[in-house]
Parts: sequence; structure tokens; C-alpha cells
Amino acid sequence: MPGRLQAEIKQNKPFPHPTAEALLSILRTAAVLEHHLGEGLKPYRITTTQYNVLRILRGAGQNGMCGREVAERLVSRVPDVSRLLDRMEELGLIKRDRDPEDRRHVTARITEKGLAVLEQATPELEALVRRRFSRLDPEGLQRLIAALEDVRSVG
Amino acid sequence: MPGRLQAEIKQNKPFPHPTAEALLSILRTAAVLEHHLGEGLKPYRITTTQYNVLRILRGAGQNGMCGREVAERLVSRVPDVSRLLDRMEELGLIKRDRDPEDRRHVTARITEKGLAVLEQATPELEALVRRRFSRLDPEGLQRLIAALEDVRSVG
DNA sequence: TGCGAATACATGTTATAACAGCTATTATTG
DNA sequence: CAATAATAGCTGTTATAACATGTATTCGCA
Repeated sequence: MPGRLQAEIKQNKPFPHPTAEALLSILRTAAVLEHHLGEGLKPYRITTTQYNVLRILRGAGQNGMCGREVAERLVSRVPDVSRLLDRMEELGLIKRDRDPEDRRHVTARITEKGLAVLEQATPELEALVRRRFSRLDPEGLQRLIAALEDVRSVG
Repeated sequence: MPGRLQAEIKQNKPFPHPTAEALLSILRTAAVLEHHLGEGLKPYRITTTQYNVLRILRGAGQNGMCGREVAERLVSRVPDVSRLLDRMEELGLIKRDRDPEDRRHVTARITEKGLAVLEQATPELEALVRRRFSRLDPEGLQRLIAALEDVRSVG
């Protein structure tokens, strides 16, 4: 019997190697999740990356964080944090001030509006995520997390 | 001890729920893989999506495939296959002809050049992938594939 | 102290993704 | 058979990603 991923992407030949199937599984699952999260965030007019930034800046509190630090904490590498933050400032989600201590740094902080968006969006997003993973029991989750960690740590 | 993913994205608070960690694991692992594959394909001046299209069209053989069919088989949804194929045709990787049977269809086929690129790039790409998954034994791979399948199939 | 390296960010440019709307062709159905 | 719907693809537009380069500021060290 052909695998289900093969049916999903309408492939009729078997995978040449299990690693190829694992690779496509990860990429496809991520695409599906990304798309679903994006749909969940649409009412708030923000992207998943912007949501991520909001969470990072909320974590930083009133100290805020400079662009480079934000970039380091993002899930997927973004080589253009300046304009990402530009857009978010334009939307009123964050504000930025040049650090008087080191005038190269620009400290970004989350605004009240940003916090409000975060607080509104998070519950349904978390529900969506829990639902997504509902077929995995705690051990299954931990095994999944560990396996992916193994994949990333090979470098 | 804080998890390794937390260290990777410099997060200092624990994850609120294991599903949140699993989510980020998938997204981050996919980003890392995507980036690595992209690097591996750079010498050939094609993107991972284009590589994917080449494999799909090679699978279709001389019958070729229309744009909609290609779109269905792509790992991540691309709502703009026309221009994706435009670019690939411009690079000489594929050619397109309007189907005389049904003049709405445009049948795309891989060219010799496309085949050559595929044959050149594939071995090192597969090596890269096998290396990535080298820490997982066959059972671990199958469990990973099954877990991700569970995540996708919740809909 | 002064000058090159390093850092943090900004900007310019190109390519691609995402979304909506349009056109040509074929299928459907009353 | 005509009218309408459905299908496949194209085009226009905006937003964002990716990459390279430029600029201001600070650091390090002779």
C-alpha cells in the first residue's frame, strides 16, 4: 500500500529512501502548520513572523531588545529585521528608540496595542496547536521533539 | 535544565505546553533543512521549489503535466505556478506547449538541461539528507514519519 | 590618541510569494 | 443549441524575502 504522504502529494512511485520521506514529511508538515497559523492570525492582520516578534518583545519587557537580538530569537532566519520592525512600528505594534548608551543600537519595545493583539490572538492559536497535536500522547510528543532535535543537531 | 531548542532560539522561559515546543521544533527544523537544501542547490542556480518541480516533471516523463497537476504535487502550496514555470522555462529547464486536445491546458515537460541539472544535483543532495537523518535508526525514522502524519491528518 | 576593525542598522535592488481579478476554452444543462 | 458554469492559466499589484552594499557608531590596539 502506498503511504499517505504519497497520496497527499499525488506521488505514485515509492520513496527511494526513508530519509527522503522523512524530509518531505517535515517540510510538508511545517508548510501545513505555517498556513494554518497564518489563517488563524489573519483577523489580526499580522503574519506568523510578526506574531513571533511580539512574543519575543513581550518576553523582553520594558528593557526591550535590539534588532540583532530579536533576529537571533526568531524561529526562522530573517535577514531583514530592520524593515520587519519598520512595518510593525507602522502598524503601532512596537516602538523603537535609539539607545543613548550605544547609539548604534535601536531598542524595540512592544506597545499596548501589540500586547492587546497578542492577548487576543494567543488563546485561539494555542487551541489550534493543541488540536493539531491531539493525536500524540505525551511520550509521542517527546519522541517527536527529540527526533527533530537530532535532525537539527547534526549541523 | 533548559531544553536545547530554548538555547537555540535564546529563549529563557520554559515552554508553556509541550505542544508549543513541538510546533516550534517542526517549524525550526523545516527552516534549517530548507536553508541547507537551498545552499546545496546554489551552485545550480535553482531553488528548492524549482528542484521539486524538476523531480515532478521527470516523474511525468514525455507525457508531461499541466500546471494544475504540478501545483497539486508540490510539497508546499504555490499559488502562482504560471510564473514559477515561466522562470523555469526562461532558464531552459522545462518547456511548455499548449495541449491541442484541450486548449486550456499547457503541458510542461522537463528538458535535457533540466534532466542534467537534476542528475548533477541529486546525489549530493541525497547525501546531505542522509547525513541529516543519520542519528535516527530505521524505527526512529518511521516513528517520526508517523507522528508528522498524525499532525497533518487532524485537518 | 588616532586609525582600522567590528558592530548595528539602514538602504537599494531583485526575486519571489500571496492575493485578486481577468481571459480563453471547454463542459453542463435547461 | 444557447446560456451559464467550471476549468486552466495569465496578469496586475502589493508585500515580503534574500542578498549585497552603505553608513554611523563604538571598540581595540599600536
